[in-house]
Amino acid sequence: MNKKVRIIKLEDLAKKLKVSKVTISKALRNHPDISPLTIKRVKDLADKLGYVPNYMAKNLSARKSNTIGLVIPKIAHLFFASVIESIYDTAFENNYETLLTVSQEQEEREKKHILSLLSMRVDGLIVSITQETKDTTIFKRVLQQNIPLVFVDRVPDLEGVSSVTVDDTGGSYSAVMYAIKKGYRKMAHIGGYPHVNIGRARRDGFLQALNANDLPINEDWVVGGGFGEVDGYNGFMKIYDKKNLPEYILAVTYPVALGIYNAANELGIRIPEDIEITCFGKNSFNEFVPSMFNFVDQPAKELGKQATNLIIQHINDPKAFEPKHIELKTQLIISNKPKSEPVG
Amino acid sequence: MNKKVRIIKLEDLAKKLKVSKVTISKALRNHPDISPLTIKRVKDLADKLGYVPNYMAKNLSARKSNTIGLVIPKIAHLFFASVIESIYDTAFENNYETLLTVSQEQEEREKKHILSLLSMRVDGLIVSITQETKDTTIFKRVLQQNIPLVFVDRVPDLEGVSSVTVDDTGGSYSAVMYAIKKGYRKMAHIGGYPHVNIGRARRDGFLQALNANDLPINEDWVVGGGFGEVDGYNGFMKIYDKKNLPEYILAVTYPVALGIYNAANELGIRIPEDIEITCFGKNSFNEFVPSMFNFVDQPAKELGKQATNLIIQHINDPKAFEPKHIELKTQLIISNKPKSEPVG
DNA sequence: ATGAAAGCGCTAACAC
DNA sequence: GTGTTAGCGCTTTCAT
Repeated sequence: MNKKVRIIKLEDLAKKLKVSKVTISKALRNHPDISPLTIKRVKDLADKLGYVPNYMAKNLSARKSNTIGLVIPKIAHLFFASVIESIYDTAFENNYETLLTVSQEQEEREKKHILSLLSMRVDGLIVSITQETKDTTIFKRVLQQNIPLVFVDRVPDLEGVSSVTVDDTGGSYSAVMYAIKKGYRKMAHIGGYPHVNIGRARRDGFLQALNANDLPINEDWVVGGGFGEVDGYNGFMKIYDKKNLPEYILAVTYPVALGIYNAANELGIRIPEDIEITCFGKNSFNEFVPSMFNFVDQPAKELGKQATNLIIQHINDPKAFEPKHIELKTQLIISNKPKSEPVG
Repeated sequence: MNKKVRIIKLEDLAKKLKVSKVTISKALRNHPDISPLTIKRVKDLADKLGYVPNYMAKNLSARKSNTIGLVIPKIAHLFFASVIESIYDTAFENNYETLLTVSQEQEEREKKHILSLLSMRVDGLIVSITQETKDTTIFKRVLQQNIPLVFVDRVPDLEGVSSVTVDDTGGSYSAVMYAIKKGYRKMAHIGGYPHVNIGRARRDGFLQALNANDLPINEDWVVGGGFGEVDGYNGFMKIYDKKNLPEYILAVTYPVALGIYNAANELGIRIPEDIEITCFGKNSFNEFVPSMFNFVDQPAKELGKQATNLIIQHINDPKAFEPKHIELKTQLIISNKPKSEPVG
């Protein structure tokens, strides 16, 4: 039917031009060994035949892939989507390919992806751990293999690795201080496990702010859990069951805040009139778009950029490896809140 | 300092066990040639030493990568993020790796990424074109190389390729019909170029609905453009300059709607009181969360899933290749709108 | 049941 | 300036 289309390789070009593979290979890379005329002839032919080099072969030979591996818990999530986009852009600018994998908040899947990326011989690994991740042996193994490793935003309990995070404790602290100044007294915190840095740190900031104001800590109002919508929903229901509602909730992530909103909505509790919510994350787009929550804004783009720069630094300079911690500031964003009209 | 850590390969295992590489290779793949005892011994050692196969070598040898390449215009964008997540999940379930690239709405970058993916020898390619893409030669080249190709959501003008899209025309039509029934008469459409299917089709549906109701078409109110926030902003400003405002705007995407919102906000025009906006896309999370816009909801997860299934089908069955077009229905979602309180 | 040899497509080292 | 040789790590015949 249609003419048999083989994929062109170096050898094909070599035969047509009656030179050796090596000449072709060098010519395509503008190697100074080769005369400009030959280079031009080779490139023209390559173009004409639609030659595309085989990365598998190239990388196998080079024993390096020029590639950064990424393991992220979620994509459909504005914060992570922005981090990822920024990593892609920064990597692209530096001529690195990015291999993204998505763990869907599952430790098992995270492990699998890391092994995959290792077997693809990525030059470095950027990871944001799942909400479940407790076991760090897989990361130790990465380090043992001398693959540079940088954690972004979510970091496990592990010595000797680099990380780029935000000032979670400070962010929580400022948000709660602001709320207290506004007159709130009955403060709650929902979401986060102690084995993931952001859960621990955000709760710490929350508690510190209460302490600094001599406010009592109501254990019923400090609810741990995951980082997803369902965790916010369940967390709020748990508080609701105690028949004693707070006036203010600090949610550990945006999805958690949404879950809280949904639960409140079902119960006929108005947000923000009855309970004000602040969460970590990114407002959908800008502060003029009405949002029900205030935000501890995380500089997602900057996180991605710094993480990428750091990993590239480590890749280029494996001898001088020295774990580095970069901590970025957050910013409290007071939203232009809509009046809520609960759906009934 | 720390002990020199070489990456373990087949040969290392072979030496330790005093068998050949081949035995190891087969054992790791549970090849029936190998005795259960040997298999167990090999696997135990591999585990102990942390052996990770080299995909480069494996794939080079297999002349296939078990990988699906993805070229998407944007990530930090709920619709695309959802499509991507769904593609990842579906591919994962089918034991395919996904290689994501992001064109950032730039035709040049799209071309580069496609070449990259070709050189990585992906088994198939899923593409959603940029707003700029006019030249289709690169796609023809992909087809010539017999690499299965499926477009998702955004499709170029090109014969003989598979696609998974939504019923854009119908979606526009229903949205506008609904608005007309509600009493709106002065209708505008912002965004979209005619060379990308979704721009063309959405505008067509808009125009058809006006025609069906014998409403005049005001050329000033049909503004073309890209799919980004800036395009919505500029589009609205263009309309504003004519000193004749519509009552209703159909925005070609969610970012365009946001741009319109921002422009209106700057001008002191209230959304949705003065102008109602409907856009294509995904509401941030669910219909109970207040949103300023109504949505022609695109089934992002389903799009991703179908596209992935289709490409896998094509990969498994290259002989029987026959372009296939899948069109999914949209759904008009009326949001629980907040009262606007322009910031100013 | 196990292994030796050849080859996947490319590049680096070293001739000529 | 160009070519020869060897090898990257794995898999696939084909012997044994």
